[in-house]
Amino acid sequence: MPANRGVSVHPELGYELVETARGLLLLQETLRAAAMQRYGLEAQRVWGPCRGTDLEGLLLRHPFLDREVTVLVGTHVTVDAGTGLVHTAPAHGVDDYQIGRRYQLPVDNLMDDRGVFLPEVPLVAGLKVWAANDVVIEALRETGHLMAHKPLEHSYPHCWRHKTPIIFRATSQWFIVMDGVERNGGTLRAEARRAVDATRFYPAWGHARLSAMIENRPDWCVSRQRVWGVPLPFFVHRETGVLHPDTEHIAGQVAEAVSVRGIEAWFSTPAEHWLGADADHYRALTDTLDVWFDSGSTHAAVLRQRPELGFPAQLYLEGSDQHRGWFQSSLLTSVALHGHAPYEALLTHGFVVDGQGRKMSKSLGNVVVPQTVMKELGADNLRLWVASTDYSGELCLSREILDRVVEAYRRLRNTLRFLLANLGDFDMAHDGLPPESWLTLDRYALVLTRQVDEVVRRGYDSYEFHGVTQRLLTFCSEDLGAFYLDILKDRLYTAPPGSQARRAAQSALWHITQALTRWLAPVLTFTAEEVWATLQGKTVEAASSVFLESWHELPVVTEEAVLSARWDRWRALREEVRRHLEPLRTAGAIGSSLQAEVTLRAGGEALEALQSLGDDLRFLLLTSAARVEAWADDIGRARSGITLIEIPGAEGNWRMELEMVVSQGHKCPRCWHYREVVGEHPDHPGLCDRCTSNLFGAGEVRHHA
RNA sequence: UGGUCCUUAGCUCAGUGGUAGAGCAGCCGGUCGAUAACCGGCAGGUCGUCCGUUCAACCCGGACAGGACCAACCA
Repeated sequence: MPANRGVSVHPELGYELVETARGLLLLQETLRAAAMQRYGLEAQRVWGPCRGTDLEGLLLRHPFLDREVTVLVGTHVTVDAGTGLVHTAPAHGVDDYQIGRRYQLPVDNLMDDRGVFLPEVPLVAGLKVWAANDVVIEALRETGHLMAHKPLEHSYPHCWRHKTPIIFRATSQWFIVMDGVERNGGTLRAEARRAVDATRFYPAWGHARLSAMIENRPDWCVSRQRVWGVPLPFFVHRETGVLHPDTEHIAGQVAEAVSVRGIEAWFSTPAEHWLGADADHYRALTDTLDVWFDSGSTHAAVLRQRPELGFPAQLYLEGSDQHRGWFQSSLLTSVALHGHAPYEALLTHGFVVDGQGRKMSKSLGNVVVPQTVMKELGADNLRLWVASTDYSGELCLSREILDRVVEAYRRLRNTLRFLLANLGDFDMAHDGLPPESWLTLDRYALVLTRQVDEVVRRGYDSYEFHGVTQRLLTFCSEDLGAFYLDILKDRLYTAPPGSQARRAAQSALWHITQALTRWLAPVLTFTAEEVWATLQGKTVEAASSVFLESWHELPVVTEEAVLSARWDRWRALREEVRRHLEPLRTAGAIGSSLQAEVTLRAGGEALEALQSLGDDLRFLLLTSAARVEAWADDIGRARSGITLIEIPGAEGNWRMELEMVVSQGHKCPRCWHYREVVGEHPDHPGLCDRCTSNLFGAGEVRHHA
């Protein structure tokens, strides 16, 4: 009230003059009833309504000061509560300040920094603002202006730290102009706009967000009334408040001194040193610089100072809240200095929230601490969680989510373990074979690996790590575990150790291991280092690091398209056959698929292709026998025990008949296939024909699987 | 209140204007030479809600709800 300079009404709302026992009251029409009830008065007569604009400029007497104030018109007036007539003190609050400017009202700063009214203020001089409240109310009561008095609780800005209500005061500030000054063919805002357009954003919507902020931001207020921080080395004239004419030069000198002697160079140097004879007429500002200016200057203080760093930076990375903060202050300072952004690209991430998408807070009890996760599950799992998450939005974190992450880790780790185990007797330099000497399945595995390689590289290049981990997981589960490695076990465990069939498999596995370990290294760093050391037959301490490597360059397979198309088909065939094996298993007829024998009947292209596989077909299907026959004339007619299957592929579906029977052979203890035992070797009567050959003869020959 | 964005199976994520996909989890089974593993099968979603555009929408437009971040307001 001591700072009151006006009363605001809404231009479009209706106002009424109400006759009461206490005289005439001006009230907003929709609020009249509530107000009268609050005052305990009856409306004896009502005039109006008139519009708010009609009241503009009316002079009102201040309730206890010898002052006339004006009725103002502003759209910030609402009818939520009160009378529709708003007390306005331009020194206290944004709305009041702005409307005060429009009407050129004086801004009365009647309160000092401690919240105490200045000595010259009538009625409340020397009182703290809270104590003054009672005095003001009492004064209103005494002069007969108090209509009602009721304590009211409503949300009001509070100090985030002390939780005490904040008093708004109008204060002089320093601004960096966004639109007023042109140079290089544009204002700071225009240049900033161009710099935003020249920046790459991850994710792309960051562009819209930063653009909008540049568009909407007001002039940059860079002064803060704080005792710590970087000082604004400004001197203002004691009478006029005008900046010293030599400010730019002085600021340069101060900066120079501070860079040599530290911040004390400013605080401990008397004004005479900077201003000479002018010192008596000027006072030094005590304001500090906006802290965003500090952090926004890292491109000057760090990037441009350290020889190992470049400017502009390839990437600035921060939480999405920094569009308003660091990203923007860095942009504006750099644009002002150099005309371009201090970064080539911006990457932002969201914030960690719980499983339900709620922000973590102590009161909700849903906080998951990274340190705890590290301690319990290890850094690799924590990183894997981050890398599995689409961090462009919120990052959900909960017990269940971590459980899933650990499952994924186990899968990746186990795959590596299998690969390492099967490379134990393999030395690429001595035992390695070129892809031309591999079986077609091995070459196909290489093709699959190359496909993953492409996805992984692209994913890392664009910082989309969750795509990478997702793909690597399916690679390990589907391509390797459920397909390639599943088939490969027979060859790895039963072919002669140094045979071409086995060395070919190991050569492919070697390339896969090389690629996989490097793909995983950025995420599973410890695990990858262990794998890398194991591959060298050394301890992690003695071995060279995987982080000294680049991506593995996989060999190129000739006629990749043909090979790939053919094996896509075989893979589909395998899945189809295994699915149809399931009823036999459920019926208890077989356990392992090796207990089954399969006959496929087809014609034309399909028949030729199947025949080309030869005996390798049974290794593909993981059955003990797989026969191929040309279809008879009655093909396609339902017969018991025979299923018609369709195998999709690039050249269209292939139809074939599938017949499955339980093998009548005996299980070979070495290769587990069920065979008519040949027993050529007297010492090993139980061994099957090919095991005997592999052990004592020329060894089996394989071309495809 | 304004700005930017998110919402697809229990979880993490794909996805295309035209019958919804994967991995993991779940259930059932197999195997026992990746075993604090491995393999197979099955089940599971009115693609946040509502309204439009369209012959046809998870995919386009609008509104709403919930959530995240930023900025503001609270007489």
